Amino acid sequence: MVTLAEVARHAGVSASTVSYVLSGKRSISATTRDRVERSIEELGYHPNAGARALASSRSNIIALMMPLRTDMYVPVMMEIALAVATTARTHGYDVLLLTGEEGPAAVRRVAGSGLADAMILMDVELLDARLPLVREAGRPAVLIGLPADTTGLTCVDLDFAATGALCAEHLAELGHREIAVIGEAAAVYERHTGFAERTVEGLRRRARELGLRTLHRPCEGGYASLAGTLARIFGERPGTTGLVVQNEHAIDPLLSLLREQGRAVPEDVSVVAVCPEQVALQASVRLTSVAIPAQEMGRRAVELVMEKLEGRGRPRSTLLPPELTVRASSGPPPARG
Amino acid sequence: MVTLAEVARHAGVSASTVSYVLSGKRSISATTRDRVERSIEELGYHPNAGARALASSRSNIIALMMPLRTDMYVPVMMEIALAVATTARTHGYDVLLLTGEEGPAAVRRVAGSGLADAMILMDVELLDARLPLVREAGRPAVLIGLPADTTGLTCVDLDFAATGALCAEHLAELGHREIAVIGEAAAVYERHTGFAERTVEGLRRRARELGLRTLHRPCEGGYASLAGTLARIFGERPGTTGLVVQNEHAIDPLLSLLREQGRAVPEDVSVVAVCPEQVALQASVRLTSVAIPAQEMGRRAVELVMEKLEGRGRPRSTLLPPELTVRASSGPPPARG
DNA sequence: CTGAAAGCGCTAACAA
DNA sequence: TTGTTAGCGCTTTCAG
Repeated sequence: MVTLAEVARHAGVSASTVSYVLSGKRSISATTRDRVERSIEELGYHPNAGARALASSRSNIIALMMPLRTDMYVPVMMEIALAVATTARTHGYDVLLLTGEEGPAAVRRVAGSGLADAMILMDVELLDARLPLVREAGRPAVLIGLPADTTGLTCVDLDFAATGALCAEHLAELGHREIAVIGEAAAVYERHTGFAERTVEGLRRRARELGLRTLHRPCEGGYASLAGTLARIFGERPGTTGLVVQNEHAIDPLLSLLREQGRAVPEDVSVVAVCPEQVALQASVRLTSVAIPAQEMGRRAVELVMEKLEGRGRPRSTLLPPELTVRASSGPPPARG
Repeated sequence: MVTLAEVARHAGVSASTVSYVLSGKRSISATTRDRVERSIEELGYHPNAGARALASSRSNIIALMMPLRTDMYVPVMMEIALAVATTARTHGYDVLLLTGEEGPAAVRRVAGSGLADAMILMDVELLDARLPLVREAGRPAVLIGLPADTTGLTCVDLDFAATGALCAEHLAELGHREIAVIGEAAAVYERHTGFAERTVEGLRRRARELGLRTLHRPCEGGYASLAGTLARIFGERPGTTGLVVQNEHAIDPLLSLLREQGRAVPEDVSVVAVCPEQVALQASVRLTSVAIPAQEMGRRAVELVMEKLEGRGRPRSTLLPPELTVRASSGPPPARG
């Protein structure tokens, strides 16, 4: 294994010079730099990560804690994770993948050992068991999701309350008066994951202001479950003309079932989805939707982590503004009677 | 920050004793061990990862290289990754997440710096650009997927040739004579990802033996694309009564379109899918399918890595045997005429 | 602009 | 069963 000392000898300079060439932390004459770089190249030198971490007390690693949930939509999680990983690389950091398996203790282990310089937590719940540990970990952390108490924390999330409101507004403007929300699985609400509840609250509040009647039904996703949900919705509120879906597993079944029931979209029922763009575009009807900006969230989280690692940046929450794109699934309600 | 030396002082023993209590690499009297463990507890000691890595030249980290492809089915990738992470933890290892972004050079960087002790590569292509680097990296590696030349390499994969054969057999036994394969996106074949081609080859070979006619059509997934694919299949081979789908994005559209076209499943057309169990179960018809054992693949990969890290275990490929589960989507073909 | 040298915290011989 | 100690390879003062 090639060491820095060997590079130094080969280039006829001191170890510190090689180190500084690598880090750029002090000015080096062009000739020296050239010589060192050539030696590095020739010898195929790679700085040892462990030695670096020990000497500098920085590992250049960010821990990413993912949940192990089965009820979250996987592609979004994945897109966030990949965005985190690639963005981190552009800042010279690698990403350590932690699953929820280990529980909150993982926070302590990774922070305490200095394995990671900072951490990003995904799928944060309103009262997340990891938060106390994060606060006392003494390492920069960024949450993806919004807990109940954000004091001292930095969070990134889509503004789901505004998202719900936006959906209500869009349907109201089109002239709808009765709308229903097909939500996430019941477990998601019970766990108080925040985003799902915020969407519904935002939608309800705005709907009230606009004089819309609303109904909210959680849904497991899949055909069987959705058939039941749909039946109950139209059973309780036959006048429903607008549906807001926040559940990726419900979208395909929803469109299929509506078609089978002879309800045309958007002539008889308008559908607005809260989902990733790709899902909205690949459905059998191009869906009017509010996009979930997964990549943006991952990217932002890393950038906030970097700010903290560099000493700039204090706790603050970033709520990304929702954007609604009108496509083929929404339109005016059918004429009354 | 609490160091091993402080623990030693606090417990009234030497540093090496603390180290050995931690590693269990030599016998310690019960009393000493107790004292040390109590000190560790009281002081809240966590061994420093960098120092450990430097002194032992082992980071206890496994690198996991994921692709950035958009045409692979994400939940499978994710399931593998999570299985890798949790299994690694049970062996005391953490997982570093590398995306394809950095290209093959990531292999060199991670191996050369000693950041990871071993690596697992996902989505390996027949002629994968990372393989030369893996071979010369001098670190244990396990591939998920099967390249063209496996000499000196350890691979894990579902036996896709046998999978294809199994699908052909099932349909043949039911009495079908003309079957079609709805495959992955064309790009997947062009890239020579192996698994997709192997399935079709295995299916074709067995079909020939059984006297079945076959047709294979790649498909992008989504409604529009699938409608075209389906039209071409039934246009060229009106007698087709069995469909094998190896494309998760095609499943929902396929079932919807068949229904709309008045082709009943399985009365008019049998459908056999190659997909994760969950997908087979959540479709509008419970699908006869060969499962993609994502978790098992992740778990196996880690176990093979561990064997190598412990010195046991030479290069060898593990092909997991496919299992076909008969559900509601396959049955005898309609009576002729 | 460059060098010398003191650690960083831990592991693993080597001794006892 | 336990202690002593020499590094592991790099960063970063402190000197020059």
